[in-house]
Amino acid sequence: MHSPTENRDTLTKRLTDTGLRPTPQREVVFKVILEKRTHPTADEIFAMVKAQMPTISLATVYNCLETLVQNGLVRQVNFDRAPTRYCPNLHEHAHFHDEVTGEVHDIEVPVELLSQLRALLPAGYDASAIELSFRGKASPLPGHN
Amino acid sequence: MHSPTENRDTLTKRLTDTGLRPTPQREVVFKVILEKRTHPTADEIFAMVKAQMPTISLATVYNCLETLVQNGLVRQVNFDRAPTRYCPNLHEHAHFHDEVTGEVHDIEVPVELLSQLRALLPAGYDASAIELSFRGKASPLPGHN
DNA sequence: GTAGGAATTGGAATAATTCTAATTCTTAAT
DNA sequence: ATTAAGAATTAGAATTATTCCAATTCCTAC
Ligand SMILES: [Mn+2]
Ligand SMILES: [Mn+2]
Ligand SMILES: [Zn+2]
Ligand SMILES: [Zn+2]
Repeated sequence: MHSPTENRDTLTKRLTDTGLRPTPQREVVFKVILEKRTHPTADEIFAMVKAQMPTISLATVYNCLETLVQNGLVRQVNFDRAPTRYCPNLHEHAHFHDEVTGEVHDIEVPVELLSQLRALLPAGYDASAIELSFRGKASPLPGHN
Repeated sequence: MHSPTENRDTLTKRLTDTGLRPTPQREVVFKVILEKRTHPTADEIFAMVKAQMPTISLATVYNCLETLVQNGLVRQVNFDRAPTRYCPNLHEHAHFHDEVTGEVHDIEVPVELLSQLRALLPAGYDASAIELSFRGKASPLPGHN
């Protein structure tokens, strides 16, 4: 388990290690994404962050998100025509978008399968990113709740 | 090969077979998507359609597209934060988005592989759609142009 | 301590899409 | 043929997510 302090230090360290200035705004945005692992949208993040830092602006949230994404600390996840969501899981993984609840779940993808996907591409095609997403409903299993 | 007339009749038939009124607007929108297999956006479609039918409105293009998509005559394709594109290829397939040229290419996916993808989902997860897309660059092969 | 660049801020601007309410078309019955 | 009723089209306004802008504030290296 990480203490809150330890956690915050780790977080600060991840920013500085990446060559980013650990501004309070970046830290709180990053923290919120790491804590709520629910793939929040920019303005969900804005709302949560504002509770801790009432002076922060939405523009700054967008700026921080862009920085975090560009530096590989956070992943950006897009669904059909919906607002962009942000994910702290850096493993290559897929997403399941529950069309009933709106929830987004991470789906692990074996590297083995990823290379099979890459192999679909004709010669000369070089993919820098693969995006795999499922949409549907996740029924609770009978006997589980 | 299909003559233009034959083509137009087929197209009309596909609309009526689906239970849709074959309005001139729907026909021309559909025709444009079938001809230009380049995954055009709504306003690229609007521009092309307008040449043949100068009075059509953008709202109608959007309405037609929605109808065609809902009735399974055309597929909708979304990339990162870019405008929605439309694809007449009804086979389940993936897309390669060339980040240099902006072009979009269809990638065929064996059903076998699709079921492996489905198998990634935990029990109780039922996917009504799977989206797979690649982003990267497609270098022309040496010796080919 | 200061200068210079980096980051933040509020508000305006943009871009894609959807909504609204009025008009025009089609269709199917009379 | 006429007509009523519903369907589709239209122009323009509205919405939403995101980006841009210019001014201010903040840090950091000297
Ligand atoms: Mn939101
Ligand atoms: Mn466009
Ligand atoms: Zn995720
Ligand atoms: Zn396609």
